[in-house]
Amino acid sequence: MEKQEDLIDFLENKQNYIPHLSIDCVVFGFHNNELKVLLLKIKNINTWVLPGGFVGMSEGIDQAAFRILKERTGLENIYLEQFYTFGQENRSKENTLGNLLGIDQYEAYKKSWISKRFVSIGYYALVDFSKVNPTVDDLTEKYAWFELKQLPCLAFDHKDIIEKALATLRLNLDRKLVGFNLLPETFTMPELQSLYETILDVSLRRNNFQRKILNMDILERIEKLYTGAANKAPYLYKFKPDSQPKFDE
Amino acid sequence: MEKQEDLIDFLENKQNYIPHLSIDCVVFGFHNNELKVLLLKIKNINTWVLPGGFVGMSEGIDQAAFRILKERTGLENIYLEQFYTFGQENRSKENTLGNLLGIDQYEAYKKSWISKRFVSIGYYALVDFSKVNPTVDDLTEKYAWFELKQLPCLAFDHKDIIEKALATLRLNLDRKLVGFNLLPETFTMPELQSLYETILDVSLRRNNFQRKILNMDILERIEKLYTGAANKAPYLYKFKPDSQPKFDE
DNA sequence: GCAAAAGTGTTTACTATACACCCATGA
DNA sequence: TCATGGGTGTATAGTAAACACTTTTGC
Repeated sequence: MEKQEDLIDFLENKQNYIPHLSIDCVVFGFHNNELKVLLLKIKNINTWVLPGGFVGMSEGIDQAAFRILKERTGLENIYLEQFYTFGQENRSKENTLGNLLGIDQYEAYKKSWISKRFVSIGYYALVDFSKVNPTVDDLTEKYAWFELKQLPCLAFDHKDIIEKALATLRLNLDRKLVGFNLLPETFTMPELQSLYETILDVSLRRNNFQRKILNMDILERIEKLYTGAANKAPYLYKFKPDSQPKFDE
Repeated sequence: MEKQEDLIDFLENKQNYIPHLSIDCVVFGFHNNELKVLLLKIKNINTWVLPGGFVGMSEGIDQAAFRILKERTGLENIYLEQFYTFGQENRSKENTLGNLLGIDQYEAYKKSWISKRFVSIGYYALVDFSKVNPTVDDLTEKYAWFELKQLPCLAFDHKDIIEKALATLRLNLDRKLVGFNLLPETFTMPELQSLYETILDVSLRRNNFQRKILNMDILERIEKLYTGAANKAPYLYKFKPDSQPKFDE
């Protein structure tokens, strides 16, 4: 949304979105041994939201999620998975968008589809932190990464959504090997271990972790990575090109 | 829906449901060592559907799912869990309700909210087979239990929904101990084992299975069950009153 | 040579599986 | 007393955790 007319078109649902249905994306990134989530700040007020959007009338929900993520964060070709749908009756009653924007007394808003109750489909995305460069739009002012234990003031039930996304991520970490999507193409074993330790919030043994991962037979060892530190240089690894993990469902 | 006027009200969305959004329930039951799913037959045509419905404008989706299940099958107080939301653009294009009912050429239908594209939230229910006594409504003619490997002709993408529900059930069988919801209040160990074997489609060892389950420390052994068969009578078990399984999420 | 961090090997404990046996029941 | 199916105990294999040690790197 670039201009004011676009906002009016949006309020009148000219683009023809499915009413009462939204999509929210929990974008996880890993940086400085911390698991972070990408949030957007609403203009003028101290409230943050998940990057979200709506489903076009002739658009599949998965496609909508990909489009929304691209529009609102510039991200493309990333790991994205639906994890839960949030539909409590009062989930957006307290903090409607109009309330947050201070426009809920205007007739145009009150009549608009956007002021109504919404059911939201949750997706979580795993991205290589170093490749992210989000953009902002008319409603939002800036973006930022937040550590999961230090979330800011969030709108609607977005805190619940983040927590459910994290629970799903934990469950899928081993089962679907999704964790690798949070790392660059090549990475060291200590990096991977730190990722696991952060997500699962446990500490693991170096040797046992390495054996476990290598026994999966999905990694290829490349050259060493010389960091300049006064210690042994760790090996770099990358995914074996032919080894797409096989899911039994 | 009892009368014709109700059908018209329904087509005009007088009850004010959220448009484009539906709920489908996959009801699992266990009988004769077979895992079965409850389906409803549409009047006059050889097509079956999952018990489903819509979400009231001021109703949470979980409440809606419970209400729908009660309305369409008479079932109450049962285990019900959301597992996935289905929103492919063409999921109900081929076999719209109007098409199936042969009313899609009527203006009243074409203008109706019901003829449009729908996103459907999937729930699965686990019921004690012996306690089920579904009722039918205006649109449906009868109900029946189907073995999962012998499903009839299904409308929309309901076959996909059933398969995804089964995959979720398998994942949750051990993790959330949901399987017990498919059995009566008291049951024998061979019965429970048969349930596991059927759902997971594997064969397990009697002794090891018994040890595994009893080690969970969630069952209480009651008296023996004399069946009249020429063999040792199995013990009956029931859930320990205080032992609600603890989920780590 | 030393500290720091990575890598490797070995032992131990635990758990899941396989095997063998015993018990109750009704014909 | 025999066949049938249920219950229990024990050995074995396989895996995960713990412990100990070696290697590499820059100062």
